[in-house]
Amino acid sequence: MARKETITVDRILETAFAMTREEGFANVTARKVAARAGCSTQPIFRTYKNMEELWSAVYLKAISFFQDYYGLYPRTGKAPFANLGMAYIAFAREEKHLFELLFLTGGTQGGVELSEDQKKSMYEILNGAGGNVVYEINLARVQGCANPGDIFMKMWIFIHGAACMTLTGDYDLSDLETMVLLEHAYNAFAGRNIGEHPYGDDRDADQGEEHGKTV
Amino acid sequence: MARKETITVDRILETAFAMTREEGFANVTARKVAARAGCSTQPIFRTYKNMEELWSAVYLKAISFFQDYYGLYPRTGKAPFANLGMAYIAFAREEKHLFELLFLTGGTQGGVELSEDQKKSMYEILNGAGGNVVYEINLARVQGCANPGDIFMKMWIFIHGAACMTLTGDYDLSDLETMVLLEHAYNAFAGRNIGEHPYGDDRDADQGEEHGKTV
DNA sequence: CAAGTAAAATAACAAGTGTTATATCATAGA
DNA sequence: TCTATGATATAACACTTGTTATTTTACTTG
Repeated sequence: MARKETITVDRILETAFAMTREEGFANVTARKVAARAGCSTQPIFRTYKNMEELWSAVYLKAISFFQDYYGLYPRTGKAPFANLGMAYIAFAREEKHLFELLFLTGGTQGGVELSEDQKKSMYEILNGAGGNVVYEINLARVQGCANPGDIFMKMWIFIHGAACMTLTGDYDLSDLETMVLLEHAYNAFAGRNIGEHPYGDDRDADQGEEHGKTV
Repeated sequence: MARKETITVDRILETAFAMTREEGFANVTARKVAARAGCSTQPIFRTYKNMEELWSAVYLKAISFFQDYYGLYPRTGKAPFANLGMAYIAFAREEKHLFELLFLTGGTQGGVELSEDQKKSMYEILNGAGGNVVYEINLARVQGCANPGDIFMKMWIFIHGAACMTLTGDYDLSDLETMVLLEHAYNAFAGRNIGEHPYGDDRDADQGEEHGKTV
């Protein structure tokens, strides 16, 4: 009765998502998506009412992509928050554009802006990935922290900081170093010292430039 | 001999910088700057070869703006890194667009991209603000840390994380709370416990959702 | 095979961008 | 006062964006 559909919703969304991963949200324009999908812009506006709907779909796909990524990330760490941190930081390193979209700009990127109810907070996204945040807090409690929520906040600030710094190239530690760093941080926040930071009068440290002005 | 100059370089740069503060780098377009400066686009291209040069000038102005901001920020904290952190986090809260430009995207924002040698790392920017980073590291050493560089890295990750989270609205503590948080973090990393995180079997904490799936 | 119908392609519109050619204007020097 | 000169304004070019009207194409059904 009519011509057969050749360009599907999936194909368009997959294309737009792949472009987001590789080039960032801002490069997902109607013509660029069409060119990469090998069609005109028309099928896009047949399957999506407008570009905003496509962007929204890409954003939602990015969320579930992260949740899968997080769910499948190997759990090799012993300390609470270590696996959470490892996965989050690895995601920032390997999926810079998706990380930026989800956790840095919160759905606002390069002129493209999602509506308020489309955006999700990092906590919503994380908790959607299997309720791990809650689990981490409980694990911290089980392991004897008086205030696991407080530790979670501190650890989360720390983890988020390291992840953000990977984007600008200011954090570039290996997985192993990151794991050690996360364990140190947890132990420090939990009040457990592991002999790594004895305080006394040791002045043999390497960093040695002289004086500055004010604090 | 000729018509008097009415639209100066300063006026254009000031306008573009004000727009960056208020609306972000991506909104600094030739026509928008001209409209706000009350002239046509022509004076812009007389004083700057092209928009890239203007953007570069805005970026440099943002750097020195931050350095002034940092230099003038009141020093009320006692712990090392507390004042650095307070100023940095306050800057992120009060100058979101400038913070984003300088420390999040590193000169890349909304299609506008600065050349590699124009961009500066956060360490360059910070050290330009009076060599305070070096001073902080030395202060940490004086106060008896075996590895002040290591503590600096950890504190910096922590401070940067809190600042980044202010942009997405995930960090919203008061100045006082932030100060306490920074002091706790420093003491934790330095191996000094202050009785805030005793570990034992205390399970009276407030956060209480149940179980998750995996770590 | 012919007809109808929906999908896809083409082309266009309006708005925005950087940039430049042209025209206007105001002022300093003759 | 007139003129030259450089600073502005105007207008246009070429390009990109989202979106839509129109045309072409291919396939299903009678």
